[in-house]
Amino acid sequence: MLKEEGFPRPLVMVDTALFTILDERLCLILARRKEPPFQGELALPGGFVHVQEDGDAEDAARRVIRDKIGFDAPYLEQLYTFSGKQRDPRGWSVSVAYYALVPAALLDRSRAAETFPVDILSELPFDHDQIVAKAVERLRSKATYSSLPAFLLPEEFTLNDLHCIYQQTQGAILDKASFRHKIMEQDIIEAVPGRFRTGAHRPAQLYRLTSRALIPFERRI
Amino acid sequence: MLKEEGFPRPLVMVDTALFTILDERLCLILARRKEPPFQGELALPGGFVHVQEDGDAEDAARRVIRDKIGFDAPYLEQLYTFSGKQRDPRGWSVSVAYYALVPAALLDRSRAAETFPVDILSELPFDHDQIVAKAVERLRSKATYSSLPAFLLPEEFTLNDLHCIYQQTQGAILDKASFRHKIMEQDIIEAVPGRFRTGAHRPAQLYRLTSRALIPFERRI
DNA sequence: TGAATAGTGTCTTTAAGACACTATTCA
DNA sequence: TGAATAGTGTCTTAAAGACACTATTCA
Repeated sequence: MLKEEGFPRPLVMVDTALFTILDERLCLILARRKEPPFQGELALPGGFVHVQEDGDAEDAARRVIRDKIGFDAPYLEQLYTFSGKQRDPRGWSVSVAYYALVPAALLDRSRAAETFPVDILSELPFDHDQIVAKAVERLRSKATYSSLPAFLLPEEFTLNDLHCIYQQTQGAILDKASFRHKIMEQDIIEAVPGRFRTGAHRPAQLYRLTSRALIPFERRI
Repeated sequence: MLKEEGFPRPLVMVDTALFTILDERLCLILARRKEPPFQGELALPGGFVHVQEDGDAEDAARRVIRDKIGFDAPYLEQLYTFSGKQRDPRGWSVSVAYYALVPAALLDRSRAAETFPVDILSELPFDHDQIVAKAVERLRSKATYSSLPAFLLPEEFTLNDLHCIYQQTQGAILDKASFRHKIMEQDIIEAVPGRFRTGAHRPAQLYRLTSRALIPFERRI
């Protein structure tokens, strides 16, 4: 037996920050904990890595997300790894944190009770406040130079929808005309021919993403 | 006993990408492995987390770096976490990877044999090629909008030194005048009064960082 | 017609990049 | 003086931001 394998091993888990937009506000989907510690309290969805079942930590995150919302998130990315003696009362632990973007349209209404605006989140157990802070920071940062926020929208959306979601994720007002110019230059979306959203006003052209992958921009939006 | 704690636990380790500049080239410091697997081969310095000794994974990385170069790196940051069944023959493992910047002036000459330009790195064991690729990408990216490359320089340096190191880390030619204008606007460095580097030409003003922390810029360098 | 949202043209300000210039030392 | 590196001024181009304008629908 190798010497190193004799070392005591930390606990290894994943935690996920699931973003969605509800009523034009950036929200996180939380889960009520079924087991101790912190049984019954709201926390980020998470769980231990299952070495038999999961090929890697991202697989574990996908499994946790499927269990929580019933389908895969259109965008998933590793956020940061939190570790140490103190963060979990069960012992020295490593949590590989992920964040994901989930279009609200895909969530059935029963989930509404489990979403909370990020700006009014109460104190979460473990170091989940820290994870949330880092996830929001990453989302806001990537929103300024990539197509990331578009993954919060359903397949077809208007330029106004996109404008709103960029403002939500960046937490800033963006000039409508400049936003449209810049988005159209990036070639991340294309008009869906003949599809419009109608209302008591001029119909709005519907668009869709040109790629399922995240596209980074040369310049800021 | 809690149900979850009965799960088999993965191996937990840290690996470090230690950047330095040698002969105006971006290099990595590698270590020859003392134990199997891959005993005797060159790899990124790394090791298992010691739950008794290390407060968290970053502590473990610092310990590994001190063992390797004899002092703490002026800049250390978590890079990404690599995990899975396949990456290590000893079993399902999690490696929290870090990257650090080390001024060549601090390394004694005996280390020179262990540094390799990043662009000619041969195939490394485990998934270390992947770690290196990600570390280089992160370094290049942060070099375009932060004071990061300055951590590769000794305490006092000329504007030309800084210009060179930004070009090395970004892998691009930057206009000298524009670079100087932009750097001076960022307030990341200050002239050291009365200190100049002399040679067979006009003496160059020596500068130092105004802060030991990384400073992100509003715009690109 | 007016309210409501969709969508465009263009001007001003600011930053980025290129490039030519001056400065100071030593041999 | 000329080679070598240090350091600056300024012009051109391109991007960012502001804002006013036109367009199309329904009530």
